[in-house]
Amino acid sequence: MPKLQETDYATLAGFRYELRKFSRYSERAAGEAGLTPRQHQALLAIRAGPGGALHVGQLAERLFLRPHSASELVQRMVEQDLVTREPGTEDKRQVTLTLSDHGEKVLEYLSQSHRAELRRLRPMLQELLAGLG
Amino acid sequence: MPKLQETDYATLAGFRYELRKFSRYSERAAGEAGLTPRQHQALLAIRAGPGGALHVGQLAERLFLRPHSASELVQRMVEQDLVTREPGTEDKRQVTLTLSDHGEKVLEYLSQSHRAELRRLRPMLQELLAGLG
DNA sequence: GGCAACTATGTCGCATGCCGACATAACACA
DNA sequence: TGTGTTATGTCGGCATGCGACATAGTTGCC
Repeated sequence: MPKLQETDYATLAGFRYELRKFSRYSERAAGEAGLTPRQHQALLAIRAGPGGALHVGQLAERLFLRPHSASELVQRMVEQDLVTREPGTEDKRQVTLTLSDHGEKVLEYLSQSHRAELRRLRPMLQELLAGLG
Repeated sequence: MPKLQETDYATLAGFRYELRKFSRYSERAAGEAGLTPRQHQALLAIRAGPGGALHVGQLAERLFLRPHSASELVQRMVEQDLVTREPGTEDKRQVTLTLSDHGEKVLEYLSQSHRAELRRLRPMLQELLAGLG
């Protein structure tokens, strides 16, 4: 691998900083909407799944969690009326997850604000990505 | 705010997925190098600071941590010979952090691999950023 | 100079969320 | 039908950041 210059450290550090800034924004926004960061990401992943649904295992894959951790996450979300759990019809082991009306509304709001925030961060992120050589 | 289309959810979900993929790569790489993810990010932030140094409070700012949490993080890093703590000369309350030789070597290796990984992810990230409208 | 308010860092106990190990139900296939 | 595998769920443990508090050093104002 080619050696690193000072600017490389600056670029990498800057990129991580922007990512943390985004995470921080996202966590605050989720919190104000009554969600944990993971719950928000789970809602988004499920909503973006085929037909707006995902199995527990698929959610785990998308979030890079162990299936049983996703199961715990889902449990907390069901208790807060964010998603509904429906036993699979073909394979009865699988559980299909869908957003509740409440989850749908919260996600819509959060998605709008996140899109706006990402547009704000975009120029800096693009510049840093370009600076990777 | 303008309404969201299906593609907006897909773009947002895709972007978060790529970020998680990067985080996952980074956490694994840090772990293999004997660091926690936070320790890696701290090394990078300190190294990219003016003169390759940062105060505890400055580190906290860069990592979006409370000062006392940064202090704990630094404590663990000192115990692992990743950074050195030097009492400030002007303001004796401040503690200046610098990478140890070991920390410097580990960070150099991690930075090279991270730059390569980010270059791999870059096309997808750029596409998703552009897709935000 | 000396005291009060403030700043920078550090200590301690707690909450959160993930994981490993284990459990259970359903499926596959011989 | 028996055995191995898959999908999900339960439980205890662990790491890390935070709030509350503590301490040393600094600043300003009289």
